[in-house]
Amino acid sequence: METTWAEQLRTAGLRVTRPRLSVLGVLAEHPHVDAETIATAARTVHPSISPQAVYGVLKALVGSGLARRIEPAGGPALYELRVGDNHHHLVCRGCGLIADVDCVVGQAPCLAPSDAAGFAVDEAEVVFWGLCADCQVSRGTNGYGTSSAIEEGVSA
Amino acid sequence: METTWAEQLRTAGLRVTRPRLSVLGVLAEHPHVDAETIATAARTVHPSISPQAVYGVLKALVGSGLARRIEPAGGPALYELRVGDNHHHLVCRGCGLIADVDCVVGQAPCLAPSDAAGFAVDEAEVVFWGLCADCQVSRGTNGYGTSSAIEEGVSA
DNA sequence: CCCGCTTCCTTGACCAGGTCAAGAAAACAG
DNA sequence: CTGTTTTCTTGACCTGGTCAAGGAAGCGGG
Repeated sequence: METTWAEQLRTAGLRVTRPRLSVLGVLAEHPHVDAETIATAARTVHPSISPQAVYGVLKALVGSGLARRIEPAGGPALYELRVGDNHHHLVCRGCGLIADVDCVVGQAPCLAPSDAAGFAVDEAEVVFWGLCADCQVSRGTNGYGTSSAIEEGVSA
Repeated sequence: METTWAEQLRTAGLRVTRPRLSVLGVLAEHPHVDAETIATAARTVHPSISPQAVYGVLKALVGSGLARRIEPAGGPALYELRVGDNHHHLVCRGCGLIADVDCVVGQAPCLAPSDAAGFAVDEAEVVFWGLCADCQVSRGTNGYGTSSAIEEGVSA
């Protein structure tokens, strides 16, 4: 896994830099994180990295297809390395936990609207809202969005 | 149509005020608008309305179920009066135009994830991304998100 | 191994969308 | 009409994020 990040960057036409490797490392460990959490985590490996560098790196990664950006309503944007498989997300209303869900159909758009109203649809973005197992148990005790709660992703 | 807004507000336990009626009027004319556009449009009817009043009114309307808030990635939140039918949205990547799409299944959640990972899912939010008819023709000439382009909704 | 060009990171200003709090004004019950 | 409660106005403030200028680092050629 670690053998290829540098190569992937180069293949994408990007230079291999410490900030980029740090961010990729964080993303590999934490499936769905926001920019600020990435910055904090990356700083354990590369203390001098600036928040703006993280934004820049993420933009470069998303732009070159190495990462994907998702923006759940009511929260900051999250980033993930899993790209190209058109998967969807489960979001917990209680704690903000995000889990991946495989798409039933493998290709985008995985769904077709009943009436496209003249649109040429290229992607169907699906977000399932609900409560994760933990929040179903401890209902009401959990605040929203302490980013530490978002760190663990449940792979579908 | 206009006969019932006051009643709907009262039924919801809200007082009937000029700002609220103005905002409802704007929402009835423009199916999917952001808060700022609502404020501007409402000002033609109620010139002294403040932006914060609009936020307050919208929050009250959403909280009482009279309006729905949608937050397409990369743009401000939009509001609509069509509630309770679990419909979805088509968003144009070119001009930001939004159109409603009826849900194939009438009830929420209209979709079930293939593997819910322990989540209790109560809603499936679907956003179809693509290009509207106009933007398919004039590709590349259109900027993104001049809010005047968002005013007209295409009912599915 | 070093040089130079290009890309990238750092620093800092700035912006949009939105929330919070205090006091004034308006709605409604009596 | 009056009092109480809700709501609106005004203004400060916050988060998440972008933009721009200059210095530093990557990397290809010698």
